[in-house]
Amino acid sequence: MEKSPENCRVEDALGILVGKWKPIILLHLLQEGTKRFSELKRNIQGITQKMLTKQLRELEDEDIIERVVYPQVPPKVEYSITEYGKSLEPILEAMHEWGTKHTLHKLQKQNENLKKETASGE
Amino acid sequence: MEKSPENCRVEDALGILVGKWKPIILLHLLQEGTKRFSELKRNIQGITQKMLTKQLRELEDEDIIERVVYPQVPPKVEYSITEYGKSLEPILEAMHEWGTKHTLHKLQKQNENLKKETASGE
DNA sequence: CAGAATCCTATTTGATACTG
DNA sequence: CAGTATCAAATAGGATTCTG
Repeated sequence: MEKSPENCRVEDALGILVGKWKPIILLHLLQEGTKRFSELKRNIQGITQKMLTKQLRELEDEDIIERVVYPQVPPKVEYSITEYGKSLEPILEAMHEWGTKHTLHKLQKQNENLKKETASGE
Repeated sequence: MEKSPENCRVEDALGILVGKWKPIILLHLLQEGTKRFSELKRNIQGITQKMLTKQLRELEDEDIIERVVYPQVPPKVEYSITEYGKSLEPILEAMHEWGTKHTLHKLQKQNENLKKETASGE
C-alpha cells in the first residue's frame, strides 16, 4: 500500500514503540533473549514495578513479546520476543542509528549558536 | 556506535516523531513540498491551530522543518522539510510498511479469537 | 492569516504500600 | 517473586477567545 497522508500507518508502528521504557525493554529482550521480570527490573535503571508491568502488558497485547508463567512458589515469569516481534528490529536499528547522528547534529548546532553569541559580545 | 540497552538512542528518533500529528505533518511536507500554515490546517482533518502550531514549532526546533515568514499583511508563513529532515524519510517509510502489516496481523488475531469463542459456544 | 493566551480534561508516569 | 492498588504529579491534548 502506498504511503500517503490519508492512509498513513506510521502511527500503528509508533504506538507500539511509544512508552517511556518500551524501546529499552525491547533491546534487552532482543539482545539478551529470555529474561525474568526481576532481571529486567534490575537491569533497567530507574523503572518501577508498576511501569515495567504496564509496558510489558502492552507489548504482550500487541504480540511483540511472550509471557510465560511457571506455576511455582515463589513465582517465575519469563519474557521473550516473539517471532513476530523480531520484525521490529530493523526499525529499532534504523532509529538508533538516526538518533545517534541526531545527537551529534544537535551538539553541532549548539556550538554554532554559542559561537554567534560570543562573536556578538554576549 | 553499537546499539545496546545502555547507549540506546532510539528515544532520540522516537521523541521527534511522537506527537499526535507529527507523522502526518511530515508526510504532507515530504510528499507535497512547501505548504502554508492554512493549507496544512485545511488538509489535516481535525487538527486545531494550537496543535498545528505546537507540533510545527517542535519539528522546527529539531531542524526537521523550516519556517519562512513573509512580512506582509495578511501574513504568509511557509513550512518545508529541511535537507536534514529528509533523512527521516526511510524511517517513516519503514514504520508505515510495518504498520500496514501490523494492522493485518491484528485483524487475523481477532478472527482467531472470534472463532475460538464461537467454537466454545459463547 | 497565522498565530498567542487561557482554561480545562485526559492520559502518562511516578511513589508508595500491600499481597498470593 | 511478580505483581496490584491507590494517590499524586507531570505532560499532552483540546475548546475557545483574542490579536497584529
